Amino acid sequence: MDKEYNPNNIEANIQKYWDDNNSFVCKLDNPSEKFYCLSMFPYPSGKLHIGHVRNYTIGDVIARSNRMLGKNVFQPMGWDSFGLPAENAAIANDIHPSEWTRNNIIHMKSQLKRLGYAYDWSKEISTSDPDYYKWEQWFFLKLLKKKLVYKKLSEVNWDPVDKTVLANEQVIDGKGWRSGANIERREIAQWFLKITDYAESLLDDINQLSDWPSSVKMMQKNWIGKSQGALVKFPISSSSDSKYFIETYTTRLDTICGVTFLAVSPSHEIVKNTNNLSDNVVKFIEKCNSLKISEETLSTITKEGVDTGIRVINPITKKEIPVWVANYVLSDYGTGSVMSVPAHDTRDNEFAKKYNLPTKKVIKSDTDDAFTEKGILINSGEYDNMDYTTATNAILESLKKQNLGMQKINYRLRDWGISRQRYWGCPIPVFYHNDGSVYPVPDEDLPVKLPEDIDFNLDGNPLDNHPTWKYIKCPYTGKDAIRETDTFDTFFESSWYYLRFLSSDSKKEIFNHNKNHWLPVDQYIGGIEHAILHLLYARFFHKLFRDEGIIDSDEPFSSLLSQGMVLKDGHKMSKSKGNTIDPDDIVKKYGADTIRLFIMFSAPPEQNLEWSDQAIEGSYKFLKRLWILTHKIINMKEVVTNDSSDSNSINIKLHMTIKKVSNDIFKRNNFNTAIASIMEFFNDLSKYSQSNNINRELLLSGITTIVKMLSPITPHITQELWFQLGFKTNLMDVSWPEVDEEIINESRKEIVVQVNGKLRGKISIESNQSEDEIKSMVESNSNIRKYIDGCEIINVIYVKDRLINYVIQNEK
RNA sequence: GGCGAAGUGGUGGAAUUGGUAUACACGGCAGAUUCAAAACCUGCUCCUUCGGGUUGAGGGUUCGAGUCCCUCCUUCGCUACCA
Repeated sequence: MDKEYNPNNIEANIQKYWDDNNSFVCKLDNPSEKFYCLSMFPYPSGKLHIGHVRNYTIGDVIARSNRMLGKNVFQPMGWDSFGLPAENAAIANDIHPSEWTRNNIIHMKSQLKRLGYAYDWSKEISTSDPDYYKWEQWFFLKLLKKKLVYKKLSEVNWDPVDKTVLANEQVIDGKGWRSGANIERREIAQWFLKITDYAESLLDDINQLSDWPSSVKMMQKNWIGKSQGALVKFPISSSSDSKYFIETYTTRLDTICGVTFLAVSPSHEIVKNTNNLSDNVVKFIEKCNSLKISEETLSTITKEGVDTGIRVINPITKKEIPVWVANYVLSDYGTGSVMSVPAHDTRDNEFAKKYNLPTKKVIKSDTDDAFTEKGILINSGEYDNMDYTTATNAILESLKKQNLGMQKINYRLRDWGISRQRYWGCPIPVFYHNDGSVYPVPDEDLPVKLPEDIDFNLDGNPLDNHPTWKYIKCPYTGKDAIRETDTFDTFFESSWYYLRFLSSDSKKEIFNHNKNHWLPVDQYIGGIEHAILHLLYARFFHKLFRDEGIIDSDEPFSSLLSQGMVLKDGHKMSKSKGNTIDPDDIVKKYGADTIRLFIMFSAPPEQNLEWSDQAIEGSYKFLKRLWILTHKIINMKEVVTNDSSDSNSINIKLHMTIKKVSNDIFKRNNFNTAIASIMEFFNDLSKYSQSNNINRELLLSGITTIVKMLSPITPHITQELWFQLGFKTNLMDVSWPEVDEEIINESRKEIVVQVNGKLRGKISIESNQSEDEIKSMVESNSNIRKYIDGCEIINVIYVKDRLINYVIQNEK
């Protein structure tokens, strides 16, 4: 037995013990209560970063502690292994994406093992593995059959020099990151998934997610963005043909008489289809086309626009108004055009002021700024004096009669564009005949595998450039055909991996229906940055699988924990800032238990965590003290039994600590305060061990309880100490300690005495003393009397086991 | 721009349901130990005119506000092709 705490030896031995005993393998058909604990699988970028360590430590602590409650815990791990960085590495380092990815996985897996995470590696999956993406292709074809997939033109960032489509993050200040060329927007035909068909159910079922953070639910609700409004047609006045009009969507039909112009997006049909636009307008549209396709960019630029010269008729007032093209109008929200009411919309107001467009007030208010609330109508002819609802209904009636409007529920959510013009992704399993008609690859020909021999030195999509891969014979007709060369968005793979973990070995089916009771996932843990996209897509896929009869539940994740980021000096760690921390260095120096303890102790999981090289020493020091005290207790030969009051208060503290730690871990996910209470009790126990009257049994019971409660957090040192305390079992399978509530209830309580809300003293009371008894104790206490004497007591507020507050007048 | 968070000592943070603000740590200071140092151990550590004051700023509700409400400031995440 080592005298000193030597984490590297201990951790290697304990990890070998776990390996030898297959400690992490989950028998999925075991009948005891299941607990599916899932941490978001990583993109194999090369090395684990500290954010991974945080994510996975939180998940592992939850998995291990629930196992101690007797649950059958399944905690798998895998790799989100398709994606852009592999292609970048291929170009930069002349290494094949599959090789780069494979190497990264090998390295990162060894790092995860070194950190002691209890993953069931027998169920490991890699999304770039054809065994995985085969099923994704299979499922896509089901959706195609159901007409939940379609193709349409959509804008991308185009790099005219590299002749390639760029991701938003690859466009820096409007220029391609590699070529430096000004990017252009370009429309290309792409595949879309009809997520909007599920908008209503994705919105409704948020109500089922009682154990999700409300912030995440709120963000999803707002992202889906359901609104009740109306479609309104504005006929074009220069055209006598009633077929020509501009359609707008509005939620404020009551303000229609205040519309002073229409604003359309630069890619609106009306702009595309009008031939005689002035140079001015054409130039403006060209300028807009050099902006990248992100909402963020579009909404933060200076608002600009030009008059197109086109005029339309307001269907209610019959007045003619101009049509402007404006850079802030989104082409894919609503109809891509806005009826602008400068008097009652902030953005329209700004724009009108800038270009001296008229403002017409139609809702009664005192302000000259944009008044955006609902109110009573004015300047609206026959609709004057109506309120919002009455006016909206009346105006809608008039529009309906003219065939120029209808009620409409609109969603901000758009269909999901899943096409990527990239190599390192899952091939979309369709092909085309020469006439452009689309055919699914037959199920028996799946998977459509990526070719290995690929040239990254050519411009454009490497898959499209491959000399032979895309040329095939149609399996139905034998005619010449061409494969789809787009691959899936990588969010596609991560939308269903949680389900595949349960049937990862099956070559016959995507999901074994006998595993249905394992869904939904009981606890999902991952970064807050995934609050919208990944989590919404996974929820969407779950419903698609349900409607395909593959699974039975409505939602994939019953409980969600969104952990915050790890910061250094208040900033996100990044290579460019040079403020990264390599977890390997920390593990080498202090061991896995120390980094796990530090990460769990330094902040609650949902908050950002500030990294500190100094503070980690403290965690190491604590483990050293734990090691030393445990050995001291083990080596105490004499049993000095003494019923001192010290022993009594240690025993009370022991049970109060178990209660608090259990509540913090299982109910609150506040591991930092759980650790703080363990430390507090440890400090008390340590002091007690140095006193004259000690009870060895109590010390043993105290330290054993500490070892158990720390074991999910620092599993190596605790297992080693467990052995040294004389136990032969696997600590992972030992039951969580139990609280003796009676010991806590019978202890004395300290309550606070306040006078007018100010702290004036403290008294110690028995557990069952009445309010009157407490009052007389307070009023006979001379230290407190001096604040009350000679004053009129107006009220006394007593909060059980907490405080008593005297409200007095004529305070001295 | 929109949506969602966060802001408490020198630092990370605690205060769970509106009830003792600063638990538990880090750092610092002093002591003990040592030939000396490291390690370990013990104590102290918000400000103060000693009445009191203090939770990003300013208002409000309440017997009582870090916590609830209003206005504002700063930082962070997401914003549909980073994952």
